[in-house]
Amino acid sequence: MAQSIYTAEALKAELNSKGCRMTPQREKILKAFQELPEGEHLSAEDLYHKLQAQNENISLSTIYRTVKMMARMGILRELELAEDHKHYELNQPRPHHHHHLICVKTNKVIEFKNDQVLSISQKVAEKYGFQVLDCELRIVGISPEGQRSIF
Amino acid sequence: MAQSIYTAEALKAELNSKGCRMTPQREKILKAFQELPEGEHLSAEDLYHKLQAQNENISLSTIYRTVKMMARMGILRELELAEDHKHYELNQPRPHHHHHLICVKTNKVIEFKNDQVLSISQKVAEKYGFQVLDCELRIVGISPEGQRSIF
DNA sequence: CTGTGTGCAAAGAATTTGCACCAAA
DNA sequence: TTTGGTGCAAATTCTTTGCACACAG
Repeated sequence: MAQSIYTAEALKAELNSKGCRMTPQREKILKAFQELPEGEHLSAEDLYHKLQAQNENISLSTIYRTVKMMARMGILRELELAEDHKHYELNQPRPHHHHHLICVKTNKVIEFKNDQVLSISQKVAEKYGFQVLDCELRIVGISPEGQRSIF
Repeated sequence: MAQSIYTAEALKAELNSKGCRMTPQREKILKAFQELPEGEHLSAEDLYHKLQAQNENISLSTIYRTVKMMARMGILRELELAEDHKHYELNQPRPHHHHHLICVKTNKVIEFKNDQVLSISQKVAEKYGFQVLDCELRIVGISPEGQRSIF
């Protein structure tokens, strides 16, 4: 099952099985996400700077290529929050998925968890023969602060 | 309640109450979405071409400005499907919200409905004092076809 | 009239791509 | 040695913005 591959060795094996290669860059990117506290997520740019701060010079192009690849492998989950760029985080095994409550006016984002959502997703995916990599309930609305503003 | 404003008159009233104005462009954009079959959605570009085809020349800028505004008013829902641009559709009253099952490999999108998701959303939003405009369960995974492809 | 909305063209931001060189397997 | 990966810079794509003119209230 793809979503529990977290060691560098396992990543290498997974890559090789697809005719792809392990590289220092890929290993460091994986490590960066593993070191991230639960609930945090990075944009490509964030990751780039985080690595720079650790004296790891990996180009932005490689980062974009790698995170997209890892998302397709089910290692990372790709989040679309209110901003206009994607964020990534490790795709946790089933019980840790979390969801988002987003304000259209203030762009405020609240995270929450919910087990029912997970089982619903599982059931729906099964019906269509899909293998679930990720599920996310996005509730879009207006926060208390937003309700006060005219526009 | 914002989400049931569908007539041009109601839109006008809603706009005026906020110091905004009704325009032919806004009316035509609303109409375009109303004519859309249930379950279909348009990108800004799609909408632009659809209007062109009806000999309605509305600029892309106006379209972008208008759909974003209508989404913030709760008239349209903004969808982030697998592609890298947003799609819009009329925001149906509660029981019609639908959700998406998306394949990361083939970009195939399947729509489905689920009442439980709706009540979960309502409950969560209430807890944080949010007014719900829209909710969407996004299940990301690999379709049967995708499972066959190497990458 | 007053100020909001529109169209145009230009600017921006995020992401992707072509290509020469580098390095896993 | 072969083929996939990386870095760089340029190109794309989607979206936003400044400004002059048009028009709704």
